[in-house]
Amino acid sequence: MSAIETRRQIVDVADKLFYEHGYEATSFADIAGEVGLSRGNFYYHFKSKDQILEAVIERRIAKTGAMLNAWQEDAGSPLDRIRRFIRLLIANSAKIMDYGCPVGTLCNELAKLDHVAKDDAAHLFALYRDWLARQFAALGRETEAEALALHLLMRSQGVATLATAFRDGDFIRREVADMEAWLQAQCPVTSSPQF
Amino acid sequence: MSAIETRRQIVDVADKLFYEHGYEATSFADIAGEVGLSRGNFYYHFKSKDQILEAVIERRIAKTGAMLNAWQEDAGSPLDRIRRFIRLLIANSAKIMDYGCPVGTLCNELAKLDHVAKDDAAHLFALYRDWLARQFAALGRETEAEALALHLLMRSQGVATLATAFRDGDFIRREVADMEAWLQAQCPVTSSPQF
DNA sequence: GCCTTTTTAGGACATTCGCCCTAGATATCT
DNA sequence: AGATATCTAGGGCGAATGTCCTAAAAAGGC
Repeated sequence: MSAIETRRQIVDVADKLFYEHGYEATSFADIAGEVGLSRGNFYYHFKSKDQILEAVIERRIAKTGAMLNAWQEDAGSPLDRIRRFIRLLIANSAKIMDYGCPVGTLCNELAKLDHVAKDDAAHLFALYRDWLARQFAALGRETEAEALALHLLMRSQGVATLATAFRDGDFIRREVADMEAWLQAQCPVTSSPQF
Repeated sequence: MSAIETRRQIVDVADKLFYEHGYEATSFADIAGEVGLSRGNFYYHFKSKDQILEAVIERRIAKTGAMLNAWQEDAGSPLDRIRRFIRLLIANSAKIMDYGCPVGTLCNELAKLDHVAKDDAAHLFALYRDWLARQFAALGRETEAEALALHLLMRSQGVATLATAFRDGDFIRREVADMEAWLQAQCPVTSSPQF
């Protein structure tokens, strides 16, 4: 197999295992075992565990950026785009109840480890923040765009954490509905001006 | 020194280290070193690392319960009591920006490890939830009390996670103000009825 | 001041960790 | 097919992990 393909497989598996069991709790052997490689061969592709983490974060950033770009291209209002973000909680609710949010839990773990890559991981949040801020700006909320984006991001994180702790899918649905209502209320109602 | 006192010290240190560096990343040696005990002696007090975790959770539950009871006894309206909870985010903002919320991050880690104690850790959330629900019920919101409690808990978790990732104290203050405004809006305005 | 109980220190255990080396297998190109 | 570059398997390194044992120190009752 080509080295590039193998490398991609390693990053794929590492991504999954880091999410499901955490970075520290995932060992070289775990990744190698799932990929079907010998432990020794690993070093040919990655010189250290930190390098795998870097590659995983890089990959997540690329995938997230691609997803947000695709959402941007899609037909639909900024409001619809934001709703799409909110509904990620529904689409991923099963995994979230098992393992939490991939971004939030990774950032938390790396913060505790005081890991060099913790800022890289936080960049994932920045991607969502900036994309959401763009949508709010397009809705005519330029000045508060970033604050509104962070607020929504904050909510999704809180929902994920509590949903994991209580394993409560109804809670997710309830809070998603509440977020959508909040979103609607943020939208200046130009169609029915009050005069 | 008495065994009880030593045990208490171990749990104290373990509590701190589990919070600051995580459960997995904290070793017997780390705890022993900080307490000033030899690693071997450890086994006299705790038969396994899981037992320390259990003791730490038990201790956190006791302390949290005591704090909430004290808040309950305090003079002040249910509204003031809820505000007191919200302002935990301000009081602990420095540690939160470094290590996140002690409850949320522990629950997340234990969920990923699929640890036996993960439900015990989630019980910490339940303490807050039930106490908050009591306050909302006292405010006349009996039917939605638990949902409102979870909503507030959710917000505090989201704020903690983002504050850690971005290390942004202003964000905490902004969201706390928003939570207090939300809280005010939840309160039926009996003093100025609309008729 | 002795004797029993409680608490301690230090080391050893098997295992796993991340990391590294090397010889051989596999693929690629001429 | 032969030569060369690429990729792999397996094992071994020292350090660290959680766990366990034992002999000595400390504490406490008589």
